[in-house]
Amino acid sequence: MTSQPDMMMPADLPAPAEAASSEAPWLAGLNPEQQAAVVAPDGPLLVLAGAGTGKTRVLTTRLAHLLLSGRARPWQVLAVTFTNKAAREMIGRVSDLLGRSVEGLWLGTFHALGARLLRRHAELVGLKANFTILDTDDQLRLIKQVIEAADLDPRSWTPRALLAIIERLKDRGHTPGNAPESELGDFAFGRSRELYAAYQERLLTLNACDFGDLLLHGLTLFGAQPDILADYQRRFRVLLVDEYQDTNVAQYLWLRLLAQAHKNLTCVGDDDQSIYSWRGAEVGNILRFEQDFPGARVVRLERNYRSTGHILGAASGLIAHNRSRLGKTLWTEDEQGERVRIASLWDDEEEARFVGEEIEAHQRRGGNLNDIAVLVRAGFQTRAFEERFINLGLPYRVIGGPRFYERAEIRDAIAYLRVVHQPEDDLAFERIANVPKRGLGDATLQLLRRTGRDTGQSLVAACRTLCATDELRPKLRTTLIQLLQDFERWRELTTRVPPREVAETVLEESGYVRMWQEDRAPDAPGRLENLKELVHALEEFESLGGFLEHVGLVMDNAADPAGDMATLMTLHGAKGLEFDTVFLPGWEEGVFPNQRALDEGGAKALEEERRLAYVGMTRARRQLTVCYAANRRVYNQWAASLPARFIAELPGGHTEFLMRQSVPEPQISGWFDDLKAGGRGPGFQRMRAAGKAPLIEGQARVLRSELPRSAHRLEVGQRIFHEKFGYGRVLAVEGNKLEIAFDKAGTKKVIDSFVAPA
DNA sequence: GGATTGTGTATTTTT
DNA sequence: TACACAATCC
Repeated sequence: MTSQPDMMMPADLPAPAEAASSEAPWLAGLNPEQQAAVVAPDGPLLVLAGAGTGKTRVLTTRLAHLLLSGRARPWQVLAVTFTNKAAREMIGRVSDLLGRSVEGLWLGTFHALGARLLRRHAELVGLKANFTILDTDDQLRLIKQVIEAADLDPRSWTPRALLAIIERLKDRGHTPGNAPESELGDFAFGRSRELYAAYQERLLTLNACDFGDLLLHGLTLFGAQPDILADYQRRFRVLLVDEYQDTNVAQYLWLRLLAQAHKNLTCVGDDDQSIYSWRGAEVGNILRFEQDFPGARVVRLERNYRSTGHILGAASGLIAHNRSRLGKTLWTEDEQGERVRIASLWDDEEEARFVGEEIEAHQRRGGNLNDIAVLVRAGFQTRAFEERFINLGLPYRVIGGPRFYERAEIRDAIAYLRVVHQPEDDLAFERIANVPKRGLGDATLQLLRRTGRDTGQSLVAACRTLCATDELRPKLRTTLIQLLQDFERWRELTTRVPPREVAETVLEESGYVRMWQEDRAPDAPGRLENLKELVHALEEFESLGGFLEHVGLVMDNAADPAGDMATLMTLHGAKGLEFDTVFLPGWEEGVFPNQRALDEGGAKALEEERRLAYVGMTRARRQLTVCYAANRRVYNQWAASLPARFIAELPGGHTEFLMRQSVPEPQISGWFDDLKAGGRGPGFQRMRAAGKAPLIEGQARVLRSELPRSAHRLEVGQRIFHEKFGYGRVLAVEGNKLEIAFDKAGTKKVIDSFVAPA
């Protein structure tokens, strides 16, 4: 590996007019620390920015500043964001600051940038420039093939487990060749390395990459081609990284290589908001920055512009329980505001009812639903809220629900396009070979696979080989030849017409659209709608390749639905966002902190859960409500639950308890005694001193197990209306559950109280 | 090739 | 418990 001499920046740049805001109006309104970060001279810079301290603003302003002051040209900049959304916003903000659109920047997520780089040099790692980016589903299918090919039973050695091992290795920058023994695990009697290698080989044959490869191949490339690395090192005079606390080892190595020449790297992050260790993120990267980049400047942003004093105080008090942190003292000049409310509820239904009521009250006061968020630990928790909100007719949006690109019909359509674009994509080919049915059954596919493996060809090529022989039955042969010709024709089409038209033609001529048109299933019309939406989405793209790249990388949902709606999402999804009013339900041991996380990660995981709680709390500007339920259904069994230990850690001076009188809470009495070393936690002591500790006696009651029956009697065949899914027809009635074929939303099972006769 | 039955697992978070 | 998947039978 080449090592560049340690040197300072050449002095050929004009000394920028630092800090004089009359000459640099974009500095106006920034506090001294923010300004210091924006105008800091070349060299490694770490901006430790607490929640709500204007981190993104500083980063974008620094970028604009560097461009405006002539210290860098757009194409010399590499800027990394955590999500694609953040990338779009950053481009927008920089353009605003510059007063014109910026072009030529390398700006995006690690993966998007990795892909961009890899496309340029694909041949050097054994790929072609049009390689496919696989999603988890494809990966699992491929890994399953690998496991089976190794004569292992995928039931005892699950693809999911092997995928986890491989992803872990890739996150740490390990290829099959250099993965340390200690990190391989004992999968399949120590055959991880061999299986990993086989998987990588299969990927190359398929001309495909998984997410981890986008960076790993880059690292391999840089290692093997010092001249190419040197080119990029010279080119990228400025590197900017957002959310540095969530980078993994591979990303860190990638960055460090690229920053080697100019050592002009700005990283922004907050160790207290590191919440992605399960994806390989290493808090260590940010904690070690000053050792990794000697002479680094460190700027701390500690003035919070977002939250009230009580919210900030409560959040700071909580995070102070973590041991491994750099430590920051956030402060605000904002008013103290309302105390953080802690509400105890009977069960998850009452929790949802409570939040619903609070939101309605907010609405009655003239408040905006867009200012409200309900942030949950895990996706399944949204259900209770959705049901309640539908019942109340309360508009809401769920961020991060099932994704458009994961629907079966969309994946099928995309598989067609993938084969058109990249004939070696066997996974895509297998997906659609017999969809719609064209008599290519299991047996034929087996034959194709065997032929492909024996001759080292892709499935499409194997088809061609087989068609040239007379091994096949005439009918089958005709079918295959027809299919091959179709793909040839469609491929040729891509050179002449825009991608949208290609997609339309492919979907028509392949019979895929007809298949759904003829399908009598009630959700078929909805699927056809989705296909139309897909075709529509293609209009934005100039090439099929561009579209497929987008599909592979941009896993986020279609644009958030517009209008005034409350937001429902996971805590992870809420990173970087803020809302006036925030509800944090489900603060119960096992749910949050999540039991599985604790089982797997122990004390470290507990700290991460606490950081997650901190992230959630600091999303709130004016009002924050934490809730916990005394009872929760686990696998449909009622179980008493304990309030999260985090509740005991909130400083009593910033909180208040809302106890609902209507609800006896037997399990509550003495609950903190079971926690936190017998109730000796400081938070508990303070609460008790303040008379806030909940001490309610009561007796267990028989729990409700059924929803109230609907007032309407509904019968099979009846037309109904559902507040979320619209009009539909009843297919079946089972107790209080209905199966309904919705005109738009497909077939769903819903509770009868949510529907009304149309 | 499709329907039916049985079995095992699931609820963490996402680029 | 409920769903997804695989094996089995028609």
